[in-house]
Amino acid sequence: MRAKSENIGQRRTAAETRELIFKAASQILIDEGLSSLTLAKAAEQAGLSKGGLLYHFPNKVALIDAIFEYHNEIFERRLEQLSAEEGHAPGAWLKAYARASVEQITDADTASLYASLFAAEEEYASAHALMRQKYINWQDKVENCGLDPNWALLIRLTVDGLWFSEMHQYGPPDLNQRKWLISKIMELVDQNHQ
Amino acid sequence: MRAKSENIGQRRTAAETRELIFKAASQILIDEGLSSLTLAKAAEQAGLSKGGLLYHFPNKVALIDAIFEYHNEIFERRLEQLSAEEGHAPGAWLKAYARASVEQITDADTASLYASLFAAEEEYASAHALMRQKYINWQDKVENCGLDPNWALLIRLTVDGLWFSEMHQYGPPDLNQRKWLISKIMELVDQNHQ
DNA sequence: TTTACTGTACCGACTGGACGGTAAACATTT
DNA sequence: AAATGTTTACCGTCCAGTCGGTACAGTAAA
Repeated sequence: MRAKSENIGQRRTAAETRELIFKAASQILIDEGLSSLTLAKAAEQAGLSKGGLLYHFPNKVALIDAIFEYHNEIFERRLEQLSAEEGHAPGAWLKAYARASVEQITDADTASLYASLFAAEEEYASAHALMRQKYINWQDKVENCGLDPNWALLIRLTVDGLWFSEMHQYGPPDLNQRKWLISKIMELVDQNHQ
Repeated sequence: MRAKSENIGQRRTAAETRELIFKAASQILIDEGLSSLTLAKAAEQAGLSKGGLLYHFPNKVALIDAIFEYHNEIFERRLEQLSAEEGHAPGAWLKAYARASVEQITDADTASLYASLFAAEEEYASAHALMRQKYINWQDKVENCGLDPNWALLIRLTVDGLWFSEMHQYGPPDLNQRKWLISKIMELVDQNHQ
């Protein structure tokens, strides 16, 4: 007889606090960038002390790694959802990848967050290793989603290029161009079944 | 009567020393990454004192900005050279952009250097502004190189995606895949004249 | 005389992290 | 059900080290 909803003003569970910390740290990355993400500031933003934060994450690398895993899970959940909606036609997975990518990166806060996360990979080797493995897995799905593998790769790289361009605001497409790109990408998927 | 080759053991010009510093700083970025690029270390690697380095660059931001300009110039010079070789056929500029990009990023040291530079943009706003402007200029050339502008943009994003994938080693293509991609990119340029 | 440095001493701000302590929640025994 | 110990979650303080940047006196070639 101790439902979570009854825990008002009570102690939080570790999982709840960790999520608070993820959100706090992410907000700092969005607002101020990687170099402002210190243990003290993350703790303050999450509403606890630095010692309290270090109870949940033994050091900064562990915190960074966990943030990467947290946001990766969010992306992969959305990817699975969109993938399920696309069904099992050839290229369905690649279409879902394109939709999930565009959806995420055209949100300004998410773009800003990811720009910081990508920058963090340069300093945090373990986070970089995680992301490399993710891309290798995605590329494996790309090659085996029912399209000509070369074409599938080309389309994936186009999506990644769009992501890259939106994330850093490197001469990104305007709205009409983006619409054209997305529909052309879908068309290319349909035209290149294996 | 004072050829550069006679300046052995003599004083360097400011331009020569600045180039020494660029090369030293770049080597640190390649070998150890952004967080290891301190003023003291850059000076040491360049074979001068910290005071000497600060004589040429008043602060770290100025140094970082200059490093960006230095490498940008190298890339743009190569781009112009390849562009001249391609001639004036429709899509020539985009072909040169593709060739220059692939050529650079498939060199491991250059890829490592650029990964650090891209990470640095997150912390150094002025460097980021410079790069954004470069991409805007390139996109302008892409849109006006004699191809259908939408297709030209798509092809540019594919090239950028390939760059991104090679730079971070995110499931990059193998040699055969890369060959196919490059020839397909060239083919797409030829097929989409305006 | 100007340019291009060397070398050293220093400061002020900041950072990751170690550490000792504490109170609430939970488990176990009585 | 009361008493007792144990674990979990967290606080507050302190510290050793690093980094960018300043200041300044001196030097040697052009």
